[in-house]
Amino acid sequence: MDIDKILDKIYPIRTLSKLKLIECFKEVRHPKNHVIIHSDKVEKDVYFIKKGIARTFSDFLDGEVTIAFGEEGDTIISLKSYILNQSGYENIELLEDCELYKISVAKLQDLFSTDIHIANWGRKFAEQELIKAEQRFISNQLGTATERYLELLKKHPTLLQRVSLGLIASYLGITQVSLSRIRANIK
Amino acid sequence: MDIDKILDKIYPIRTLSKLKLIECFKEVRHPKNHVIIHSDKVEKDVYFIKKGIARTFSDFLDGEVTIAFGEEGDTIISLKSYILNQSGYENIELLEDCELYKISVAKLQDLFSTDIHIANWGRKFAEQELIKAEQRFISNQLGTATERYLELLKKHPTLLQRVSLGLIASYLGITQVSLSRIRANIK
DNA sequence: AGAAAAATTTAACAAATGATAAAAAACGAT
DNA sequence: ATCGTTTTTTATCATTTGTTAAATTTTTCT
Repeated sequence: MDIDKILDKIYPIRTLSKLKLIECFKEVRHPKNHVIIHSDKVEKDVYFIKKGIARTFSDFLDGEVTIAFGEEGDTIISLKSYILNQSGYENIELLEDCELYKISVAKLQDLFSTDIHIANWGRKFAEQELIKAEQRFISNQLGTATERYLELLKKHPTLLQRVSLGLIASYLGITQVSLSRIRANIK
Repeated sequence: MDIDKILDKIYPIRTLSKLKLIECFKEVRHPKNHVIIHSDKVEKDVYFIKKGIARTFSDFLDGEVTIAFGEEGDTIISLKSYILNQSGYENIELLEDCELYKISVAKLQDLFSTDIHIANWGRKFAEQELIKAEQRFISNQLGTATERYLELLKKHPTLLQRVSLGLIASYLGITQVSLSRIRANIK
């Protein structure tokens, strides 16, 4: 998905401002398994996925929590770096070879403070992410793990072909073994 | 908490724009148990809590999911109405008699499109909510219900005095009876 | 193709949570 | 203050999920 379409999907910007914004992106590639965002660093850049898939996760004493999966058009971003200029709680790793669009947080903030159309695009960007985050919370609060698994499959039908079972389990808040058992019971 | 402080806590706005924004708020009161946001309606207004406490929840076939509690300074908002102009999934009820600041979504959007400082305030508002939503997701994914309960208490020490056990349980994703049992085991 | 590594399944038992019901305690309206 | 309502606790049993370990399947690398 090219950058023009990605930006428009979030919120259409008038042409002049959009060109100003697009011109600040740089295309980069990274291989599968590359960890592109680190929880212990203040990350200087934000990425949009042109091609590939990524996983956001937090590390804890007793393992990992997968927070989200990102596919084409989605963002690779350390929220705490982007919003608070602090090191965060998220790591992000690429689950496939990826083509990404990259822009610096500083450049974005500069544009936000000088161009009202870009500022409103940035507002819409945060708002869309907010809706997604709230829906993730509700879904994972609801029903049994079986129901949550089925709903995830319905919402992201291709995910299972692209992502290992253990990662999906950690997204659902259960163990990999439990998810395997659940799948056995569905068939 | 008065509106000036509430706005500044989200993001300091330059004085002239802040006055423009504050002037659009109206103070209203509603009694305990009033349902101020309905999931089946496109809500026209957004509220900030001057005094009191509120609960955001979704209704489902097999009961309710509490999404968040809001205290002084927090927002009472239908995200889907605010962001997408659609009816949503959230209901919000007041758990105490409340004093609120109210502004229309339309007026806010008008200000966003004409005043870059207010647009950036709106961006920061969404961003702060996004951080909170992500942290809620992570917390509720992590550890046992006991740990999540203790963490909630640590983060919102007064909540237990203000909110019934059943509501806290539905926030933690467990039943009220389970939470009662958990509390018995802690002591 | 074949060996090594990684991912998934299966199984058995333990621990946590759900469901239901009844008792006790706290709260509210008159 | 007291009666009626709501909330919380306690108890029992069923279900779900966790833990561990081993077997099986799939993937990766040469």
